[in-house]
Amino acid sequence: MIAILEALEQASDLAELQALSERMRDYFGVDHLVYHWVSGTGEQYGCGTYDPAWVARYLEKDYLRIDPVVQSCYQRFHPVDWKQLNWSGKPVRDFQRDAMDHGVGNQGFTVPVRGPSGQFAIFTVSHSCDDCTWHAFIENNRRELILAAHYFNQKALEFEPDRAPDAAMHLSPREVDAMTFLAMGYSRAQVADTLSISEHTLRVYIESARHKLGAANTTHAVARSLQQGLIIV
Amino acid sequence: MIAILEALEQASDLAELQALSERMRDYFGVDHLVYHWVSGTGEQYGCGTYDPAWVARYLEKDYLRIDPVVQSCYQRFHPVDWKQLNWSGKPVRDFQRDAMDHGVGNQGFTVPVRGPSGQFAIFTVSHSCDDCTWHAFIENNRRELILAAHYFNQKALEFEPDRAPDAAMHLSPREVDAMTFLAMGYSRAQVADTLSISEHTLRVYIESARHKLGAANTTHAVARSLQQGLIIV
DNA sequence: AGTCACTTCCCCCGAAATAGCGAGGAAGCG
DNA sequence: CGCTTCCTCGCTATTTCGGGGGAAGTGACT
Repeated sequence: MIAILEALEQASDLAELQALSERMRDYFGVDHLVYHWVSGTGEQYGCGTYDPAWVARYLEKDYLRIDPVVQSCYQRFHPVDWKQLNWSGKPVRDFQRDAMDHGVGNQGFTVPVRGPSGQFAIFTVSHSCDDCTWHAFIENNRRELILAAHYFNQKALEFEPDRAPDAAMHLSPREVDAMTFLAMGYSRAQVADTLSISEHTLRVYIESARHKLGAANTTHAVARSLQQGLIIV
Repeated sequence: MIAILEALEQASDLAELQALSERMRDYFGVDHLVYHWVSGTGEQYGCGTYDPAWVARYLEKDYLRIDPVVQSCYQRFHPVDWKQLNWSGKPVRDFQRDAMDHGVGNQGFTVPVRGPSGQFAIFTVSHSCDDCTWHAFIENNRRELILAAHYFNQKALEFEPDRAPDAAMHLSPREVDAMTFLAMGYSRAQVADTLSISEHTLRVYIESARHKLGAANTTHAVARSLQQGLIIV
């Protein structure tokens, strides 16, 4: 396992990630192993051993917004065993049947991982077996699966194009103040009052932040500030 | 190490976390080990082996917004060795001197961890030794430190009061659509157009979402939707 | 069979935010 | 000592948003 993690640290392109995902699948002895991530700007990438037809269908149908695994992982920190999830609801059952038909497997374990700037990824192993066997497998491999998720994400972030230049993004202290209070629900007048400056001045900061962030309006600017981790509310 | 991680999984209060942080410090053989987290709503908590006077001073001075370790970790995924950071700038040097005076140590290694709803935590080990010794220590213990950070955060999230009941929060599909497009910078008119509904209808969704989220205005509602992971932009 | 949540549409009007100009002073960096 | 960035304040017009009323159809769950 350590050898695989060290190989992951050395990987230099997506093809290597793909190869390592297959190698890791064999190491764990499961049907599938998938690492899938969404950048802060919405692009999706992934590598793993799912049927390419299933991956295409997943993207095409925008299953990301239905998949209970994703929905659940997006709101929790703990890794999740698929059996714990709520699979009720018509669209969800349709999705589940579709997944089964594409050989995803009846058991699964997914680790959510979060990076800066709203980056979010999931690392999944799935398999076909009975509940008891699966439970034992998870208990024995939980720590290694968490580490694997971490190392996959670490490498994936290096591959994202607009990650390094993004570091240049910077808001001035006053701009941060403005965005922070706006994110807390203050009106412009309230923010200006809180910061003890005129509302006109405040507007300059908001405008300035908007331009820096390439945002269309204040709401957008606040949303981007949050997503990019520029403000700590 | 595994014994400590398993004890972490069983911990039931902050005092146990504190005890385990001391036990883990002894395991690693470092001067200090600290886990510090900021909830999505801005409260700060922590446990670890720093001098309480330093912790108090850190909070009082709002060093969170100056500390280059925090600032850097907030924008990256990789753990960071303090030596890699940029310690220039007057406020930063003042902070650094202040930290030294409180016995923090000249070497440090910090792992950032992110949870849902904008939760953010750092796990730090610090020590006083030469660069070479420290580098070797980090190389040997990197994986265990990452796992430790993960397990600390896993437990910390359980202690947060409004974390579990929050799962009840739910936006309707249309409300999610509205919040999503607003977060993308669309104006009300554009969102209404995109969803092919009248702007009046859209307003009903925004109002509805605002009330559910307890938000003061649209910007606040979008900010909360993002923080709580209710929308995936 | 009734309640409840969701979706869709309409009216009005005052308050708030946005967009386009402008300028001067303080602080930090090379 | 300039240069840049940041902070501060001003004006006006237009657009957007917020809050207050309504009403009606669908589906789900009880």
